[in-house]
Amino acid sequence: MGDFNPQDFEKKWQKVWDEKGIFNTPQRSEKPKYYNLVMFPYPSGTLHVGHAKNYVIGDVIARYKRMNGYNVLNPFGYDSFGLPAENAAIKHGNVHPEEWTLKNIEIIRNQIKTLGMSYDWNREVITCSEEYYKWTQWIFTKMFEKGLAYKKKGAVNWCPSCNTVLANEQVVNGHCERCGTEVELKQLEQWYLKITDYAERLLNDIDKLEGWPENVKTMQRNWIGKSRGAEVTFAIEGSDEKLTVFTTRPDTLFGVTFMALAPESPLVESLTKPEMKEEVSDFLKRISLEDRFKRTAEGAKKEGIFTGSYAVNPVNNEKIPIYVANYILYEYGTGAIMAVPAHDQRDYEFAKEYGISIKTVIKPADCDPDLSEKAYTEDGVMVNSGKFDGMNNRKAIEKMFDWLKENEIGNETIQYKLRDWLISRQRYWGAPIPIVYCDDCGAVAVPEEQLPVKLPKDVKFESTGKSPLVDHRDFYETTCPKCGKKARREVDTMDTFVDSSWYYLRYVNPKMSEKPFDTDDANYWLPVDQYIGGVEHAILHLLYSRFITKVIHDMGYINFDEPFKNLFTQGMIYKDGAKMSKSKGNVVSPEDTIKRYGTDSLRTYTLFIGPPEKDAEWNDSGIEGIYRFMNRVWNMYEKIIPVIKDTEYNDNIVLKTKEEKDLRRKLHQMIEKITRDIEGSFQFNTAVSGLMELSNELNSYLNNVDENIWNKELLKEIAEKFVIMLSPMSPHITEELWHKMGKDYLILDAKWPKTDKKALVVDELNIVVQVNGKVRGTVSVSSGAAEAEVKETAFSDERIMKFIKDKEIIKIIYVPKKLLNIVVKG
RNA sequence: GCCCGGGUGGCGGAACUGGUAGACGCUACGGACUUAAAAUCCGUUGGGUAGAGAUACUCGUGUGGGUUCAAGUCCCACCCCGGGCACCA
Repeated sequence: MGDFNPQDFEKKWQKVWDEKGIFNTPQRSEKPKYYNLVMFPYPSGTLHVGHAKNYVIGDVIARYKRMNGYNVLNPFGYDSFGLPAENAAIKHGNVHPEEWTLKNIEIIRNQIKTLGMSYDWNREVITCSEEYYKWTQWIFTKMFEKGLAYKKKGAVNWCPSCNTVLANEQVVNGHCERCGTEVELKQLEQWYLKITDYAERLLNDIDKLEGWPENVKTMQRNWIGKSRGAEVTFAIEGSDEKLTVFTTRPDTLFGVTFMALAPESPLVESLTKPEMKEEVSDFLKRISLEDRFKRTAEGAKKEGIFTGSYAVNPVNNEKIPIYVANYILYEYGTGAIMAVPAHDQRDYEFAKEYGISIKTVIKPADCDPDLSEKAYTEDGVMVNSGKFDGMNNRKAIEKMFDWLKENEIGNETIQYKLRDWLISRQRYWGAPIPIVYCDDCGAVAVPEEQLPVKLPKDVKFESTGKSPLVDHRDFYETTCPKCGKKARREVDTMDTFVDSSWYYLRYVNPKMSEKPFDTDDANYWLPVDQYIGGVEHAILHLLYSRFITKVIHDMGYINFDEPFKNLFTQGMIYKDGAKMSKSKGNVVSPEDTIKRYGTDSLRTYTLFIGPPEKDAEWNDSGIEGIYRFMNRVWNMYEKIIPVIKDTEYNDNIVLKTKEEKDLRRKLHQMIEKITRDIEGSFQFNTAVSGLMELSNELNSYLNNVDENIWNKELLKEIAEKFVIMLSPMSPHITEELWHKMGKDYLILDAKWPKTDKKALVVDELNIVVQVNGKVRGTVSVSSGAAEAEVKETAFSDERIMKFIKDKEIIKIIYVPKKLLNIVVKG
């Protein structure tokens, strides 16, 4: 058979799989469908072994499901619009983003192919291709028709380094999610998708996502941020204007001692009294120079200024001063609050700073609240609150909703933290927003027959980062699709998260030219049975995809409204304690690794490195260990194959010796374990160790039992089932060994083995014997032994008797087939 | 501050519903093979005490308490690490 040399056969089998088109999935099949999906990459250069982890996990599942009789759809593609391509064009002068991107795709495709992935390459999807972004634009126009895409002016996040606006989700602690630059606020007119219309459903349907990790679901719930509360309207003294606030704590209404407006609120202008104009405008000026993220961060100093106006508290007609305060968010609620310093820490700090009175309306059951240092935010009993006095405050909240309504003071409402999704990007390398501005007709969507709105190729990139579309006459000069008059095209492109929010649908009909996908086909294949990717997309991509799926569902194109049934988020691979990156120089390349150890070792080590959902440190001697394992397997088969070639076996193999029984039991224990590890919990690390255990046992059988009395049937059974179980992880070596055993079909078409329960039966059991809970020995009894027999055996064992004699036996606990605990005294 | 994870040998990590802690792999050490080395193979590898030795005893899963015949696993309090949210009224 020769030495183990993965280079001798890995390429060979990849070619065979490719030529046979074995991974090309039929649209329909007798078999049940299984849609297995890995998050597609942004083609920014070359992949490292950290990226590979995602694909390896996905491939194990795909191959495993296939061997279990499923028609598996396992596609791959590229999220290929985006800034790096454009930045490369700016940096390197003449490279067009498309050229740069396609070149990278080429590199990555080849890398992926050397990893032996079982993708259906006929379904490859490239989001920057005209065939794809035509349909991204189409989705936009459909949403525009429904009023789900709209343009509005407002404060937006601007990244000065990326030279574009960002969605809320793309701002992390006031910094650009991509490049880390501090984000600025700008007033701009931009396109939005109305994700807030779906807030309630996006929240509720999280409960349907049983196959999603809890942490991701929690993150999404927090991000949507639903609060139930009341809108309460306050009259303004000496004015017809009203001031409406949102509160989740209507029980504290009697404790309001001031009102506060966000500095951006237009009410500031109208409510400021002439004598306060100068001071207020000085304050606003100062605030506007401050960084908004710092200003509104928790722990920032509370600052504000009195407007001179007073509101009237509708519950008790008290006169309440109105302030402008830096801690009020204009975007949330009504941009104004009622402040209850006694029971809200933020209001408390503000009141202390400006000497505003603090009025207790909730107190602990048996004493007064201590308000000397902080607000009392616990529950308690209502006081100073008219007819609500004496009531538990939680109860009072419920009563208050009704009372406000009856007296026409306010209403129960719901607020969300989620904001609409800003999708305009002032960049070139994205799908153009398919809108034309006409002086007469306004913003008009480009009709389907004129899609795609193509990106012009003859563009020059400026070092300022300004989009070349802005000055590209041939692009922006157009005619109105409605009236035919001269009109101007929108020059902004879409956020690339729009591209990736529907790609899983395109895989179903990747080449269809008349529609984005076929409804029947989509309903057949989706939702995705297993989605695999990084946690970093917990909110962004996964929330957007859920939203777009619901929109497309509501339009009647699909019959499901959640895209991903099961989600698995894998951990990252680190090297030298840091994420792999070119700049840190700690990248482990798959090519070098494959050259040295082969693809199978790379794949299997990636799985063996630790629990797949956790981050792990790449260790060169770890992969050495896997390589040694591969070698041992190879050498074992070299011994076995000539012996078993002409042997047949079935489940009734005659086992003559204890060694044979033990060995077959080990095999079936491992079938049970490995199946459970893969199917139930994605514990590939323990699945691999199970295979190692099995190979160790087999090896010692081969070494310790004379070759003349080897049980050939048993060896054949193990030889076959072992490679089948190893094949999802190490498809090449197993394919090679499979054929060396004389098989005339691919191992991928083999059936996953089933546990033979009778192989698991043991004749002799080792029962642990404890005295007072401490292990003092084990006794061996026949598997059918009753409690009495176990006791008898234990008591006749002198090592155990040593601890019992001369002592009073209090009780004996017997756990069948496992353990005997003798409790003694004295 | 709040919400999730998680703390187990020299290291990565095992341990099903409480029932022999440390599977599997790495490292290190010892041995075999070799002129030598690499590779390979065999053995040892949580700490302590006793013993020449097989072995015996004892302590051990972040810390302190508790429940239980029995706790890495359950309960209470605390410490540390990772992640998410964070003035959302």
